[in-house]
Amino acid sequence: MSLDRVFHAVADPTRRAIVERLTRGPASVSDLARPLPMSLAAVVQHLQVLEGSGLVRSEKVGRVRTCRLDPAGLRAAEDWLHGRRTDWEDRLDRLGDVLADEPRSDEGAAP
Amino acid sequence: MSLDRVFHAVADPTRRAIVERLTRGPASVSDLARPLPMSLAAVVQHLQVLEGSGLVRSEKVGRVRTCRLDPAGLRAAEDWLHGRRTDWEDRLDRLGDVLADEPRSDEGAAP
DNA sequence: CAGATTGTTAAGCGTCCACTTGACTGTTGC
DNA sequence: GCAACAGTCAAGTGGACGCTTAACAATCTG
Repeated sequence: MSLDRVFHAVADPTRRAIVERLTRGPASVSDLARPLPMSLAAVVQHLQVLEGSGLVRSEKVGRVRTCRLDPAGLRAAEDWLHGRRTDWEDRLDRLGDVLADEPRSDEGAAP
Repeated sequence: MSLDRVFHAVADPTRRAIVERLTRGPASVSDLARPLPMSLAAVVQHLQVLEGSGLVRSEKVGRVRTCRLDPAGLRAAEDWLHGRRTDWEDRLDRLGDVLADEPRSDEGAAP
């Protein structure tokens, strides 16, 4: 479950469309391919990327493979982004506090 | 500010390292390059990708370019992932409710 | 069984990507 | 002025990516 693979998987608009489709419930490979402007083989390749990233699981029964979302990968990526963003915003807040306490630079630290 | 660009930017470990470094405060191009095992020119190219994605802003004063994080891009990507994940989890919850209300399949919808 | 459906696999093709080297521009400090 | 510094730009390279076609395997249906 590497962030490399998850972010790379989700960087492609076709793969994001597949993820969005799977949000509304499991689907077969053909179901996923039907609205997409490319060959079935191409969709299978996208699914391999998604499955390799851990975002999607699938099982084959008979001749149809059913794909469904696995939220763990989404959560890991989400957490990384959230952490970076909040770290940065918290830092800006603290910086704001310091500037508010000491508005003029020609004044000593302990007035 | 396209998700394509943001996710692609953050799919590379070098660029994620740069983002993490910028979390702790602004830095010059050379500062960012120092710990990285590649040429300055390569780092500049990574910064162009990050800047093109909206994750990083920079300004040049004198001969030094100072880079800082822009949380808006992080937030957009985070929101997309969060939306997909919660949509899916909410769906599973509702499915669980239905199964709990109607445990046996040979029973009518309105007992 | 014959034929249609569902998917898998491999090869090929053009493009994009990460990185390098080298030449070059503008800035700062002695 | 000149040397060191900070960064930029352009061209080239090897590999990964997205997609196609074509041949194939397995399963279901009449």
